[in-house]
Amino acid sequence: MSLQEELGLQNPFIDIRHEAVLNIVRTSNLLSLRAAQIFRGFDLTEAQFNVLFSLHFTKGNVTQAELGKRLVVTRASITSVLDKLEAKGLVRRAKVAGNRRIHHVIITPEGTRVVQQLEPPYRMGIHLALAGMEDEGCRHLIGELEEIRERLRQMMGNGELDEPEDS
Amino acid sequence: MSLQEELGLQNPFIDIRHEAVLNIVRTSNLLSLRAAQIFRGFDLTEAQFNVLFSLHFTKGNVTQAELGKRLVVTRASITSVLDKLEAKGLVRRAKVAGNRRIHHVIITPEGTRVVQQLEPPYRMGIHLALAGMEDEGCRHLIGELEEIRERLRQMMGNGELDEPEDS
DNA sequence: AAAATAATACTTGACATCAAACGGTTTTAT
DNA sequence: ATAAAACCGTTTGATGTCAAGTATTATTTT
Repeated sequence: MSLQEELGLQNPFIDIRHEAVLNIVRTSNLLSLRAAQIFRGFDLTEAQFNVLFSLHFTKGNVTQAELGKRLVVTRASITSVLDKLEAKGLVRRAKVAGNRRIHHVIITPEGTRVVQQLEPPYRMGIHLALAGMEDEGCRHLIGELEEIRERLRQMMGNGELDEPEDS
Repeated sequence: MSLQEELGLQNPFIDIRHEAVLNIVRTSNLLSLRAAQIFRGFDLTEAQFNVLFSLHFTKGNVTQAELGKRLVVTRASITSVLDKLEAKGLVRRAKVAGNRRIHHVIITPEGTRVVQQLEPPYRMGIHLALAGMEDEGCRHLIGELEEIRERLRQMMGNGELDEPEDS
Protein backbone atom coordinates (compact mmCIF):
# COMPACT_ATOMS: atom_id res chain seq x y z
CA MET A 1 0.00 0.00 0.00
CA SER A 2 1.48 3.31 -1.05
CA LEU A 3 1.79 6.22 1.32
CA GLN A 4 -0.57 8.13 -0.90
CA GLU A 5 -3.34 5.62 -0.23
CA GLU A 6 -2.28 5.05 3.34
CA LEU A 7 -2.61 8.72 4.22
CA GLY A 8 -5.55 9.44 1.93
CA LEU A 9 -3.72 12.05 -0.10
CA GLN A 10 -5.43 13.41 -3.16
CA ASN A 11 -2.39 13.67 -5.38
CA PRO A 12 0.50 11.29 -5.97
CA PHE A 13 3.91 12.45 -4.87
CA ILE A 14 5.71 14.48 -7.46
CA ASP A 15 9.00 14.23 -5.63
CA ILE A 16 10.27 10.69 -5.20
CA ARG A 17 12.79 11.77 -2.56
CA HIS A 18 10.11 13.47 -0.55
CA GLU A 19 8.11 10.25 -0.72
CA ALA A 20 11.16 8.27 0.39
CA VAL A 21 11.71 10.50 3.41
CA LEU A 22 8.10 10.28 4.49
CA ASN A 23 8.26 6.51 4.07
CA ILE A 24 11.19 6.32 6.45
CA VAL A 25 9.48 8.44 9.05
CA ARG A 26 6.16 6.65 8.74
CA THR A 27 7.75 3.20 8.98
CA SER A 28 9.70 4.29 12.02
CA ASN A 29 6.53 5.50 13.67
CA LEU A 30 4.75 2.25 12.95
CA LEU A 31 7.67 0.25 14.31
CA SER A 32 7.62 2.30 17.50
CA LEU A 33 3.90 1.81 17.79
CA ARG A 34 4.27 -1.95 17.49
CA ALA A 35 7.10 -1.97 20.01
CA ALA A 36 5.00 0.05 22.42
CA GLN A 37 2.31 -2.64 22.25
CA ILE A 38 4.83 -5.19 23.46
CA PHE A 39 6.28 -2.98 26.16
CA ARG A 40 2.93 -2.03 27.58
CA GLY A 41 2.34 -5.62 28.63
CA PHE A 42 5.34 -5.17 30.92
CA ASP A 43 4.30 -1.73 32.09
CA LEU A 44 7.20 -0.08 30.31
CA THR A 45 7.33 2.80 27.87
CA GLU A 46 9.63 2.77 24.88
CA ALA A 47 12.03 5.20 26.52
CA GLN A 48 12.16 3.08 29.65
CA PHE A 49 12.77 -0.06 27.61
CA ASN A 50 15.61 1.58 25.72
CA VAL A 51 17.39 2.50 28.93
CA LEU A 52 16.88 -0.93 30.45
CA PHE A 53 17.95 -2.71 27.28
CA SER A 54 21.05 -0.58 26.95
CA LEU A 55 22.06 -1.20 30.54
CA HIS A 56 21.49 -4.92 30.24
CA PHE A 57 23.91 -5.27 27.34
CA THR A 58 26.62 -2.98 28.64
CA LYS A 59 29.55 -4.17 30.65
CA GLY A 60 31.06 -1.76 33.12
CA ASN A 61 29.71 1.40 34.65
CA VAL A 62 27.60 3.99 32.89
CA THR A 63 26.82 7.56 33.86
CA GLN A 64 23.64 9.37 32.96
CA ALA A 65 25.41 11.47 30.37
CA GLU A 66 26.84 8.39 28.65
CA LEU A 67 23.42 6.82 28.61
CA GLY A 68 22.11 9.94 26.95
CA LYS A 69 24.76 9.77 24.24
CA ARG A 70 23.98 6.16 23.46
CA LEU A 71 20.27 6.67 23.24
CA VAL A 72 20.66 10.04 21.54
CA VAL A 73 18.56 11.83 24.06
CA THR A 74 19.22 14.87 26.22
CA ARG A 75 20.28 14.60 29.83
CA ALA A 76 16.99 16.04 30.94
CA SER A 77 15.16 13.15 29.35
CA ILE A 78 17.41 10.59 30.99
CA THR A 79 16.79 12.15 34.37
CA SER A 80 13.05 11.79 34.17
CA VAL A 81 13.10 8.31 32.68
CA LEU A 82 15.49 7.12 35.37
CA ASP A 83 13.19 8.57 38.00
CA LYS A 84 10.43 6.33 36.73
CA LEU A 85 12.61 3.25 36.48
CA GLU A 86 14.08 3.82 39.91
CA ALA A 87 10.61 4.13 41.39
CA LYS A 88 9.79 0.73 39.92
CA GLY A 89 12.97 -0.75 41.37
CA LEU A 90 14.38 -1.74 37.98
CA VAL A 91 17.38 0.54 38.19
CA ARG A 92 19.33 2.40 40.83
CA ARG A 93 21.70 5.35 40.95
CA ALA A 94 24.99 4.69 42.70
CA LYS A 95 27.26 7.40 44.01
CA VAL A 96 30.76 7.31 42.66
CA ALA A 97 33.71 7.59 45.01
CA GLY A 98 36.01 10.42 44.04
CA ASN A 99 33.51 12.27 41.87
CA ARG A 100 30.38 13.47 43.55
CA ARG A 101 28.89 14.98 40.39
CA ILE A 102 28.22 11.76 38.61
CA HIS A 103 26.08 8.75 39.22
CA HIS A 104 26.51 5.29 37.90
CA VAL A 105 23.29 3.80 36.66
CA ILE A 106 22.91 0.17 37.59
CA ILE A 107 20.27 -2.28 36.53
CA THR A 108 18.82 -4.27 39.43
CA PRO A 109 18.21 -8.03 39.40
CA GLU A 110 14.53 -7.23 39.02
CA GLY A 111 15.35 -5.08 36.00
CA THR A 112 17.42 -7.84 34.48
CA ARG A 113 14.55 -10.23 34.94
CA VAL A 114 12.21 -7.88 33.06
CA VAL A 115 14.62 -7.55 30.14
CA GLN A 116 15.00 -11.29 29.89
CA GLN A 117 11.25 -11.76 29.76
CA LEU A 118 10.87 -8.98 27.25
CA GLU A 119 13.61 -9.93 24.82
CA PRO A 120 12.02 -12.97 23.13
CA PRO A 121 8.78 -11.25 22.06
CA TYR A 122 10.76 -8.16 21.07
CA ARG A 123 13.03 -10.10 18.73
CA MET A 124 10.13 -12.12 17.46
CA GLY A 125 8.32 -8.94 16.48
CA ILE A 126 11.32 -7.68 14.56
CA HIS A 127 11.69 -10.90 12.63
CA LEU A 128 8.03 -10.99 11.76
CA ALA A 129 8.10 -7.41 10.50
CA LEU A 130 11.14 -8.05 8.32
CA ALA A 131 10.22 -11.59 7.32
CA GLY A 132 10.08 -10.58 3.67
CA MET A 133 13.68 -9.49 3.47
CA GLU A 134 16.80 -11.53 2.86
CA ASP A 135 19.96 -10.87 4.84
CA GLU A 136 21.47 -9.28 1.77
CA GLY A 137 18.49 -6.93 1.42
CA CYS A 138 18.87 -5.91 5.05
CA ARG A 139 22.52 -5.08 4.55
CA HIS A 140 21.66 -3.03 1.50
CA LEU A 141 18.96 -1.13 3.35
CA ILE A 142 21.30 -0.46 6.25
CA GLY A 143 23.92 0.88 3.86
CA GLU A 144 21.50 3.30 2.27
CA LEU A 145 20.24 4.60 5.59
CA GLU A 146 23.78 5.03 6.86
CA GLU A 147 24.59 7.16 3.86
CA ILE A 148 21.54 9.33 4.42
CA ARG A 149 22.53 9.85 8.03
CA GLU A 150 26.06 10.67 6.99
CA ARG A 151 24.81 13.46 4.75
CA LEU A 152 22.44 14.70 7.42
CA ARG A 153 25.28 14.90 9.86
CA GLN A 154 27.28 16.99 7.45
CA MET A 155 24.33 19.36 7.14
CA MET A 156 23.70 19.60 10.86
CA GLY A 157 27.09 20.02 12.37
CA ASN A 158 27.64 16.78 14.21
CA GLY A 159 24.21 16.70 15.81
CA GLU A 160 25.40 17.50 19.30
CA LEU A 161 22.63 17.38 21.82
CA ASP A 162 22.91 19.39 25.03
CA GLU A 163 24.09 22.67 23.64
CA PRO A 164 26.79 25.01 25.02
CA GLU A 165 24.23 26.40 27.51
CA ASP A 166 25.46 29.97 27.08
CA SER A 167 28.49 31.98 26.02
CA MET B 1 29.39 5.14 9.95
CA SER B 2 27.73 2.09 11.40
CA LEU B 3 25.15 2.30 14.11
CA GLN B 4 27.51 0.40 16.36
CA GLU B 5 30.07 3.20 16.15
CA GLU B 6 27.45 5.89 16.07
CA LEU B 7 25.90 4.79 19.34
CA GLY B 8 29.13 3.68 20.95
CA LEU B 9 28.08 0.08 21.41
CA GLN B 10 30.66 -2.37 22.62
CA ASN B 11 29.56 -5.32 20.52
CA PRO B 12 28.56 -5.56 16.88
CA PHE B 13 24.98 -6.50 16.13
CA ILE B 14 24.41 -10.20 16.00
CA ASP B 15 20.98 -9.78 14.44
CA ILE B 16 20.99 -8.05 11.06
CA ARG B 17 17.24 -7.43 11.20
CA HIS B 18 17.53 -5.79 14.58
CA GLU B 19 20.22 -3.56 13.14
CA ALA B 20 17.99 -2.73 10.18
CA VAL B 21 15.10 -1.75 12.42
CA LEU B 22 17.27 0.48 14.59
CA ASN B 23 18.68 2.06 11.43
CA ILE B 24 15.20 2.98 10.27
CA VAL B 25 14.26 4.51 13.61
CA ARG B 26 17.56 6.34 13.99
CA THR B 27 17.42 7.77 10.50
CA SER B 28 13.86 8.93 11.05
CA ASN B 29 14.88 10.67 14.25
CA LEU B 30 17.75 12.41 12.54
CA LEU B 31 15.50 13.53 9.69
CA SER B 32 13.04 14.97 12.20
CA LEU B 33 15.84 16.72 14.02
CA ARG B 34 17.06 18.31 10.81
CA ALA B 35 13.55 19.35 9.87
CA ALA B 36 13.05 20.90 13.29
CA GLN B 37 16.12 23.07 12.69
CA ILE B 38 14.49 24.49 9.61
CA PHE B 39 11.09 24.99 11.22
CA ARG B 40 12.46 26.74 14.24
CA GLY B 41 13.61 29.62 12.11
CA PHE B 42 9.94 30.17 11.31
CA ASP B 43 8.80 29.67 14.88
CA LEU B 44 7.02 26.44 13.98
CA THR B 45 7.24 22.99 15.51
CA GLU B 46 7.22 19.87 13.39
CA ALA B 47 3.61 19.11 14.27
CA GLN B 48 2.54 22.61 13.37
CA PHE B 49 4.39 22.43 10.08
CA ASN B 50 2.76 19.13 9.20
CA VAL B 51 -0.69 20.56 9.70
CA LEU B 52 0.09 23.70 7.76
CA PHE B 53 1.74 21.80 4.93
CA SER B 54 -1.14 19.36 4.66
CA LEU B 55 -3.68 22.16 4.52
CA HIS B 56 -1.70 24.05 1.92
CA PHE B 57 -1.71 21.16 -0.55
CA THR B 58 -5.28 20.08 -0.03
CA LYS B 59 -8.10 21.30 -2.19
CA GLY B 60 -11.51 21.52 -0.61
CA ASN B 61 -12.56 21.49 2.99
CA VAL B 62 -10.97 19.45 5.74
CA THR B 63 -12.34 18.58 9.15
CA GLN B 64 -10.16 18.05 12.21
CA ALA B 65 -10.80 14.32 12.17
CA GLU B 66 -9.70 14.07 8.53
CA LEU B 67 -6.58 16.01 9.35
CA GLY B 68 -5.90 13.55 12.13
CA LYS B 69 -6.21 10.61 9.74
CA ARG B 70 -3.81 12.12 7.25
CA LEU B 71 -1.19 12.93 9.80
CA VAL B 72 -1.81 9.72 11.74
CA VAL B 73 -2.43 11.48 14.98
CA THR B 74 -5.36 11.43 17.38
CA ARG B 75 -8.08 14.04 17.36
CA ALA B 76 -6.87 15.25 20.73
CA SER B 77 -3.46 16.13 19.32
CA ILE B 78 -5.01 17.98 16.41
CA THR B 79 -7.04 20.05 18.81
CA SER B 80 -4.03 21.31 20.69
CA VAL B 81 -1.88 21.93 17.62
CA LEU B 82 -4.70 23.87 15.98
CA ASP B 83 -5.05 25.95 19.13
CA LYS B 84 -1.44 27.05 18.73
CA LEU B 85 -1.73 27.71 15.00
CA GLU B 86 -4.95 29.62 15.45
CA ALA B 87 -3.35 31.78 18.12
CA LYS B 88 -0.64 32.67 15.60
CA GLY B 89 -3.24 33.51 12.98
CA LEU B 90 -2.01 30.89 10.52
CA VAL B 91 -5.19 28.85 10.56
CA ARG B 92 -8.83 29.27 11.49
CA ARG B 93 -11.75 27.03 12.38
CA ALA B 94 -14.95 27.60 10.44
CA LYS B 95 -18.38 26.43 11.47
CA VAL B 96 -20.13 24.25 8.95
CA ALA B 97 -23.73 24.89 8.02
CA GLY B 98 -25.83 21.78 8.42
CA ASN B 99 -23.51 19.89 10.77
CA ARG B 100 -22.75 21.39 14.10
CA ARG B 101 -20.32 18.66 15.12
CA ILE B 102 -17.60 19.48 12.65
CA HIS B 103 -15.29 22.36 11.89
CA HIS B 104 -13.53 23.07 8.67
CA VAL B 105 -9.91 23.97 9.14
CA ILE B 106 -8.78 26.74 6.85
CA ILE B 107 -5.31 28.08 6.26
CA THR B 108 -5.14 31.86 6.34
CA PRO B 109 -3.27 34.02 3.80
CA GLU B 110 -0.64 34.54 6.47
CA GLY B 111 -0.36 30.76 6.87
CA THR B 112 0.00 30.32 3.13
CA ARG B 113 2.75 32.89 3.08
CA VAL B 114 4.65 30.98 5.76
CA VAL B 115 4.39 27.69 3.85
CA GLN B 116 5.61 29.32 0.67
CA GLN B 117 8.65 30.70 2.47
CA LEU B 118 9.28 27.39 4.15
CA GLU B 119 8.92 25.05 1.21
CA PRO B 120 12.16 25.81 -0.68
CA PRO B 121 14.54 25.14 2.22
CA TYR B 122 12.47 22.12 3.21
CA ARG B 123 12.74 20.51 -0.22
CA MET B 124 16.35 21.52 -0.48
CA GLY B 125 17.10 19.72 2.77
CA ILE B 126 15.47 16.55 1.51
CA HIS B 127 17.40 16.58 -1.72
CA LEU B 128 20.67 17.18 0.04
CA ALA B 129 20.04 14.32 2.44
CA LEU B 130 19.21 11.91 -0.37
CA ALA B 131 21.71 13.28 -2.86
CA GLY B 132 23.51 9.96 -2.99
CA MET B 133 20.52 8.00 -4.25
CA GLU B 134 19.26 7.53 -7.78
CA ASP B 135 15.55 7.65 -8.49
CA GLU B 136 15.59 3.89 -8.93
CA GLY B 137 17.20 3.44 -5.53
CA CYS B 138 14.51 5.62 -3.98
CA ARG B 139 11.76 3.52 -5.52
CA HIS B 140 13.41 0.37 -4.25
CA LEU B 141 13.74 1.76 -0.74
CA ILE B 142 10.12 2.86 -0.77
CA GLY B 143 9.04 -0.61 -1.84
CA GLU B 144 10.91 -2.28 0.98
CA LEU B 145 9.54 0.07 3.59
CA GLU B 146 6.01 -0.41 2.29
CA GLU B 147 6.37 -4.15 2.68
CA ILE B 148 7.59 -3.78 6.25
CA ARG B 149 4.61 -1.58 7.07
CA GLU B 150 2.29 -4.07 5.45
CA ARG B 151 3.52 -6.84 7.73
CA LEU B 152 3.37 -4.59 10.75
CA ARG B 153 -0.22 -3.78 9.95
CA GLN B 154 -1.06 -7.47 9.81
CA MET B 155 0.50 -7.91 13.23
CA MET B 156 -1.25 -4.93 14.76
CA GLY B 157 -4.78 -5.10 13.54
CA ASN B 158 -5.19 -2.10 11.27
CA GLY B 159 -3.70 0.45 13.65
CA GLU B 160 -6.90 2.43 14.10
CA LEU B 161 -6.37 5.52 16.15
CA ASP B 162 -9.20 6.96 18.19
CA GLU B 163 -10.60 3.83 19.72
CA PRO B 164 -14.23 2.76 20.17
CA GLU B 165 -14.64 5.30 22.99
CA ASP B 166 -16.75 3.02 25.13
CA SER B 167 -18.68 -0.24 25.70
C1' DA C 1 45.67 29.40 46.99
C1' DA C 2 42.19 31.75 44.43
C1' DA C 3 39.67 32.45 40.39
C1' DA C 4 37.96 31.12 36.05
C1' DT C 5 36.27 27.40 33.27
C1' DA C 6 34.16 23.06 32.34
C1' DA C 7 31.33 19.25 33.36
C1' DT C 8 27.44 16.95 35.54
C1' DA C 9 22.99 16.54 37.09
C1' DC C 10 18.77 18.71 38.18
C1' DT C 11 14.80 22.14 37.57
C1' DT C 12 11.46 24.65 35.07
C1' DG C 13 8.46 25.79 31.23
C1' DA C 14 6.69 24.72 26.79
C1' DC C 15 5.22 21.19 23.37
C1' DA C 16 3.24 17.07 21.27
C1' DT C 17 1.34 12.93 22.03
C1' DC C 18 -1.86 9.38 23.69
C1' DA C 19 -5.60 7.30 26.48
C1' DA C 20 -9.71 7.94 28.58
C1' DA C 21 -13.73 10.29 29.47
C1' DC C 22 -17.29 13.82 28.47
C1' DG C 23 -21.07 16.45 26.11
C1' DG C 24 -23.18 17.53 21.91
C1' DT C 25 -24.72 15.97 17.39
C1' DT C 26 -25.93 12.94 13.75
C1' DT C 27 -27.06 8.56 12.02
C1' DT C 28 -28.96 4.04 12.42
C1' DA C 29 -31.91 0.54 14.23
C1' DT C 30 -35.98 -0.78 16.35
C1' DA D 1 -40.66 8.40 17.25
C1' DT D 2 -37.64 6.69 20.31
C1' DA D 3 -33.56 4.39 21.67
C1' DA D 4 -29.03 2.92 20.58
C1' DA D 5 -24.88 3.54 18.28
C1' DA D 6 -21.41 6.16 16.03
C1' DC D 7 -19.14 10.40 15.41
C1' DC D 8 -16.75 14.98 16.49
C1' DG D 9 -14.31 18.06 19.06
C1' DT D 10 -12.70 18.98 23.60
C1' DT D 11 -10.79 18.30 28.20
C1' DT D 12 -7.89 16.06 31.58
C1' DG D 13 -3.94 13.50 33.13
C1' DA D 14 0.20 11.12 32.13
C1' DT D 15 4.69 10.64 29.28
C1' DG D 16 8.62 11.99 26.95
C1' DT D 17 11.06 15.53 24.93
C1' DC D 18 13.68 19.82 24.34
C1' DA D 19 15.61 24.48 25.60
C1' DA D 20 17.18 27.30 28.96
C1' DG D 21 18.72 28.08 33.36
C1' DT D 22 20.68 26.76 38.21
C1' DA D 23 23.56 24.40 41.62
C1' DT D 24 27.26 21.68 42.67
C1' DT D 25 31.59 19.78 41.88
C1' DA D 26 36.18 19.13 39.11
C1' DT D 27 39.62 20.84 36.59
C1' DT D 28 42.57 24.29 34.84
C1' DT D 29 44.66 28.73 34.91
C1' DT D 30 46.67 32.39 37.06
